[in-house]
Amino acid sequence: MVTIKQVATHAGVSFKTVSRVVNNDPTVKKINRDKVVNSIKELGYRPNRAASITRRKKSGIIGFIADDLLKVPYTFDLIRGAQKVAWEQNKELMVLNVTEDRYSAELAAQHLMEHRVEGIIYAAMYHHEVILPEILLECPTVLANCYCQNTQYPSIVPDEVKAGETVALALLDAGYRKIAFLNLNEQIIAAQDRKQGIINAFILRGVPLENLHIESVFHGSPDKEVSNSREATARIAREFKPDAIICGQDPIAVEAYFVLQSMGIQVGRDMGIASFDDWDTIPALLQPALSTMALPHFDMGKWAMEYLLEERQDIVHEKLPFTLVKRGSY
Amino acid sequence: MVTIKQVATHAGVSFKTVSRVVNNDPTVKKINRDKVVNSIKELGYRPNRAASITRRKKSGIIGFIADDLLKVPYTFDLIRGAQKVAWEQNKELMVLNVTEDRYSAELAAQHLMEHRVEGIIYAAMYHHEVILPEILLECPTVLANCYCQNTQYPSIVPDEVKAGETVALALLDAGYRKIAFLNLNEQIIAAQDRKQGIINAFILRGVPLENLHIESVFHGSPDKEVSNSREATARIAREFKPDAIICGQDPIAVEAYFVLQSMGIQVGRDMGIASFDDWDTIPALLQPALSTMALPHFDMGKWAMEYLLEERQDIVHEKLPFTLVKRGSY
DNA sequence: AGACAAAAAGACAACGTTGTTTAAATGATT
DNA sequence: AATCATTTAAACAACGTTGTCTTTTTGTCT
Repeated sequence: MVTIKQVATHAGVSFKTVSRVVNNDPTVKKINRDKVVNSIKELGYRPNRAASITRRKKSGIIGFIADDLLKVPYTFDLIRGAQKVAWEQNKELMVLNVTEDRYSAELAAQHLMEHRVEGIIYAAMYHHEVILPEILLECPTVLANCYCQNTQYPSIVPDEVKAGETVALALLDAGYRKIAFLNLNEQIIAAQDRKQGIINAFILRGVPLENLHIESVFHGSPDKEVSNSREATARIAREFKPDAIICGQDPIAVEAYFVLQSMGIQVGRDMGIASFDDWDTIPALLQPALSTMALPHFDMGKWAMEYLLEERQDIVHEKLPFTLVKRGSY
Repeated sequence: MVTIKQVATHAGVSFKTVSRVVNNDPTVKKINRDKVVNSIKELGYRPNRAASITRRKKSGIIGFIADDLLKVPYTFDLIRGAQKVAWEQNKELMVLNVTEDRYSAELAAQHLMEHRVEGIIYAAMYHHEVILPEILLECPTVLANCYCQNTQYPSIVPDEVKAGETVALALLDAGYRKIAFLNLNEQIIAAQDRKQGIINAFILRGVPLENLHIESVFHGSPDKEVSNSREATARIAREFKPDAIICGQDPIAVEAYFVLQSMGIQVGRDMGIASFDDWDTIPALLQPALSTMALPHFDMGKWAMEYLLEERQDIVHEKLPFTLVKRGSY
């Protein structure tokens, strides 16, 4: 690899002058700058980041630990958001993917710190509590899409309560009056909070809570094909007879569509449907397309990176709003 | 940050001895090793990778350029596969996400080369041709899930022909005799090759090609909600009357399920369905669960990384087989 | 105990940069 | 033309490691 000194020799200047050109130091005369620029091009010189970091004692790298992020598609926007901000400020992102066990997160953090990252974003696949290796306290760390018992970490999570409220208000204000909510497992914080938000909406609009039916369903994953969301949808449609259903997750909505179709109930006309997530291609796959509350992943990624780059010291626990994506299903 | 010399002072040895301990040099007496290990722990010393890389002139980092990878969920297995192999060999992965325009890929490559990566994996979201910045030729580069007119790059792609053959043979051998193939846009290499594979299967089994109906459908994306796959499915079911349908992509299968259900045709009993991709949660979402040809993303990631780490010089263009995931839909 | 080989640890330079100090070139002012 | 201030470039040290060479320590054999 060609070094700064070789460029200097080639250009007939001192190697320090080359360094100045590379770093856009204005105190280089045009004639010398041109010589250097030419030599750089001719020799194909590329600065050595490792050497630069060594000397500067600043890496310009932000670490991103992705806690098994990869399984759920849209979560990836977390990385996209963080990368955008980093890029704009000439910082680099070092993404490490770890599985859920704690050991691996610690190893990842170690790696990152050996690279002298200037901060770490720890992002989770879904909004939940995490247990973090203590090593992370040694470096500015932000939690994204998760929270920790140890409240010393600033965190950014989706505003689940408000999301529940928003979607329920939207339905109520669209004239729906009897709503069923096929919630996720209520051990999940998202499920608890969204439920609360939906209840809030009913209270806000003065609609009696008898008009709201909430039920947790369990739902098929790629591994186990069991799910009771179809059964629940059918039973609720038959017995509770809602005029709208809110699904805790877009995949649940897919199953609801199947069940309702089989019962001769047409989504959008006979039954409003709304959901949470804006999961990849799913909403557009359905007819009518699914109205859903889009998770603010991109914004959370941005927020986390901005927090780090501003070198904030305050420990805050922020929430970001979902976006209601209105399509044809209600 | 604490340095190797501070550890040395603390432990009462020369800094070179600390370096030896850190690098597991066996020529350090146990008593000194213990002293050093203790001091490292006590002071919280962490080796400085940048300095190490500077001196060693070896980064141990492999670059991964993800060509807009993030939009399709399961593609992420490419990174997972690559990371697994890298991890096992004590290498690190530096992942950069780029959008499709060429400029950005060049910038990404530049960044990586400033970090003196030992190789680059350029991976695409879906199997297609890419145009690469020339700078990539300066560094060992492997293409994954894509290919390039410039055949100087080794590449690893899915074996589309064989996948078509496999799924068609599976259906034929399961007794299906009249098959429709809802193909993707035939400008896509995957569509062309899979079609060929399916035809091969019919020839292999001596089933007349009149029993095979192939048609390209266009298909809804999250942006535009148009799709003709529903119309095509209905028409074909009515007119061609196949006993099985192969879908070019799992999302198409979802739409086929809807249409067939509305026609009173039960998947798995009245009509076999198979598909390509094994797209995230989709297959398990359907009832019966969708049998599909899983793309070898993980294996491609592994292959690409292994190719780089073996420092192979031969330029090969390999194909990896899909995996038939048999569920209940045929 | 003395000689010698082997093991262990130290001294010092080097990696490719950037920060700091010093020197040279340039230009303005008298 | 001499003086001085300012701009520009060079010299040199430093960053935190590892490679190489040298010295010291240890252990074995006579």
